Amino acid sequence: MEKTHEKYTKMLDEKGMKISHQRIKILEYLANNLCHPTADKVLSDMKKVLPTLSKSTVYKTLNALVDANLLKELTIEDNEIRYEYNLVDHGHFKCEKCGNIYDFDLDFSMLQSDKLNGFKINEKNVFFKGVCKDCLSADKA
Amino acid sequence: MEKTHEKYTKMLDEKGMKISHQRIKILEYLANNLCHPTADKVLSDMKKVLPTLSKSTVYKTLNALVDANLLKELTIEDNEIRYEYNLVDHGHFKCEKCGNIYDFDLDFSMLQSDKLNGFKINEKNVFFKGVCKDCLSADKA
DNA sequence: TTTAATAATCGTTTTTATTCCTATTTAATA
DNA sequence: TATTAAATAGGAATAAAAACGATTATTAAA
Repeated sequence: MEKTHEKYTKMLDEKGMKISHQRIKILEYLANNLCHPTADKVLSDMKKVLPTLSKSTVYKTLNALVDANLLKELTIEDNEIRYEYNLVDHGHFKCEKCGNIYDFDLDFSMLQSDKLNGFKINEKNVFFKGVCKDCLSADKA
Repeated sequence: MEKTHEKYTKMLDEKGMKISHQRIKILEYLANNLCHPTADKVLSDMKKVLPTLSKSTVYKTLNALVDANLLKELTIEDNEIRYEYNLVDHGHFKCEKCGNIYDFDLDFSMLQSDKLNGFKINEKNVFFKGVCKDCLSADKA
């Protein structure tokens, strides 16, 4: 196993997951592509590197990595699940024109409500929709 | 047109939408069922009242009502779009055990980030996942 | 009120994302 | 290295949503 893979091998190992070439490569892909790809994009991009990679492996692996807390699932829009490498908490903005998703910082500790007293909160999600700066200035021109 | 329908007729009319029996009934249903139903639940519940109602009409109508800003779409979880009558902004909590969705109050004006300066924000969404009070206490018992 | 134009509805078909199935391959371990 | 347990590949099955086209209902004008 090459040097650059040690990190991902270790991450998988620490979660008690079996090490496989596919899992390492998919995790590496997500770490290097912070563009919130869908399963379909992961598959088509990775086919260039692993031509025999199958649809079912991509779905199973992404789900397994989410369960292991190594990836996060984004459900911003109807029927398109997107994945991202699990970094620090942040919000997401989706541009309704270009479709790009932008990350933004946010203090998640502010997000609370008395109505949820006694509830166990495992996950907080914030996403906005609108039009991004670039599309707005493109409109004016 | 009966009295109770005047309100929904007016709402549709103000948005420039054509008035139809199905649209009035679907809008009324959402106003009276603040349980965040899926399109499928809307269809099966409404078949009792409108037996000939079709799947395609439900989908088209719900989308049209969302576009007209009379309903809001919730995409909390992968492949299940839910709809709610468009009330004041609030957050959503989904219990991972019982599947119930709870509304909670939140000051949405606090949600901002310098990274979004110059962006046009049309919609803010906040949703949490976890375990609700009832399921937690059921566990202990 | 009748008519013409337009839009909505119904029922079906198609699309598309995801899951399921099973033979084969791979990784962990003794 | 042999064993066994799990992961992968490839394709079939599933299900939600969208697209299609014929029919019907709604609107606005004669």
